[in-house]
Amino acid sequence: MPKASRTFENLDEDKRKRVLDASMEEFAEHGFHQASVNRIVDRLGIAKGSIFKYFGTKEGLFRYVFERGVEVFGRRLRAVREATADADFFARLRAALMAGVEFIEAHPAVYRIYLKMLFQERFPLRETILAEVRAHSARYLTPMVEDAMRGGRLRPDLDVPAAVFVLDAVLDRFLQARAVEFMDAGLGLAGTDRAGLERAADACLAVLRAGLAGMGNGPAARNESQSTTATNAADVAENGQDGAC
Amino acid sequence: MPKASRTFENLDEDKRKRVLDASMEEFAEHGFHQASVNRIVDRLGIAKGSIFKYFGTKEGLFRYVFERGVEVFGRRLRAVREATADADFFARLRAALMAGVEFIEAHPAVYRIYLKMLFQERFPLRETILAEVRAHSARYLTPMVEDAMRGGRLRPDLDVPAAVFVLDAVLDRFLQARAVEFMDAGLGLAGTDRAGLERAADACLAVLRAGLAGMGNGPAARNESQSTTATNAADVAENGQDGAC
DNA sequence: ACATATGGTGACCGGGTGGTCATCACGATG
DNA sequence: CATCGTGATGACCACCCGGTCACCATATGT
Repeated sequence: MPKASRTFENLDEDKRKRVLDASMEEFAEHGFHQASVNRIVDRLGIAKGSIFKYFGTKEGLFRYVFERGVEVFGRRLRAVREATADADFFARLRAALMAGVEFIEAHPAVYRIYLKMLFQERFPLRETILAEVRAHSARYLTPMVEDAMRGGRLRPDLDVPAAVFVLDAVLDRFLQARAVEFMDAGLGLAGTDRAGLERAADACLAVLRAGLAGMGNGPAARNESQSTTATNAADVAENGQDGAC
Repeated sequence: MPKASRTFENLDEDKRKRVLDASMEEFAEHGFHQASVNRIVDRLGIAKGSIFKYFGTKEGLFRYVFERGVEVFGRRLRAVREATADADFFARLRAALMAGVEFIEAHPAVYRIYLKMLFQERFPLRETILAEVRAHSARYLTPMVEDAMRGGRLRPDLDVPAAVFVLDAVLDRFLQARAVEFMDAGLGLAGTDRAGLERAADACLAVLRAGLAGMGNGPAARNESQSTTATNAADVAENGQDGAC
């Protein structure tokens, strides 16, 4: 068991940021086991001993670095939820989705680490983090769906857990396809610009709204989540937390 | 550059199978880099030199082992597609989904390796395999959707690429949730039995069919993919390839 | 001028890795 | 019996890893 001195907190902010950024990048690129403390210190130009003075262990370094990222992400999503509390259901979905896109653009390393953790057993904090994310997702989507059903915006006979599962699957995959070109099943999400992303998001949300077989799509297609409501919600989401991102 | 003798092909089948199974399990558990040839040969009780005589490289071993798995999977899916060629659209989806579930149950190691490869850069064959899978998925779903639209079973104004994306997302996630408990967003897919899986699949397909907001769901809800058609299609899928699986 | 404290350093350690190769065991052939 | 070919073997190699620790640089207090 190595000593866990708290020396890192006393460092000046420039150096702290440099260390965190380099470590984050290394973990994002190589996962946990394949990441190398030697490479991190080489890239930083500091001695290996320093890292172990700061964090005690490679795992300690990872915990510190990653928890930072999760903290930032949580702050952002909470802001979006609050800001769109009284908007239309699909507008809220759209806002959450675009907030996710923006977060990935701002902090690609955090998201890449998250993706690696999903399917890589033996990752420190795996159980903790993933259970947290799952709970967060359920607590985020389920009340939104239930509210919208009470408000008559969704069909009253909707199977809520199944609907939440489908929503979660599509939203998640949308972000994954943006980040990992291979997850793209035909839409060009990985390479497109913001406008293309928004068009694709609208198309997917339209499918979710009216279904594949749903007939009589007159009203469903007309008040699609576009221009007014949706853009407004996305804008509102954008200024939620500027300092942090 | 190590020699690539073809000694492995001359071995008797028992030993070949033992070697392939042990290697597959090691890669499934540890991914590629973290997998250890030492552990494989220890578990097998053979000398390390033998493995390198057979496959030349750790990467050569992986290629051989994984391509075997992909081959089996492809055979299975093609059989299902043929067997359900003239069934209802959602019944075909259901059959493909349940065939995926069965494959994962029969060959969990192959699927675990595939999941690891998705988000782990620097995996041998990553580009090749994933591009193959993506192309396969697009070629599988898109014609099914287009046929169903021509036949009037899906709304005529459906955005095909978006619909395929949504379908791909939900089907994939369904299998992932079955395999990786954390991907479960509320349905209990990871721990349930076959009947529970089928119920969940029907619920998700119902959401996909009628959408979240689709009103006038009389006909959509009534001829849901249940009992008759769906079960029939799944049965048909089951006896597609017995010898291979 | 000296003592103290604090952060920084990098050679070093034990261990595990992918990969090599001289050697062996053994059956078939002359 | 001798020769040959083929597969099996495991000690060995160079390399990299996470982690340690005795030592150094500097600034401050007295």
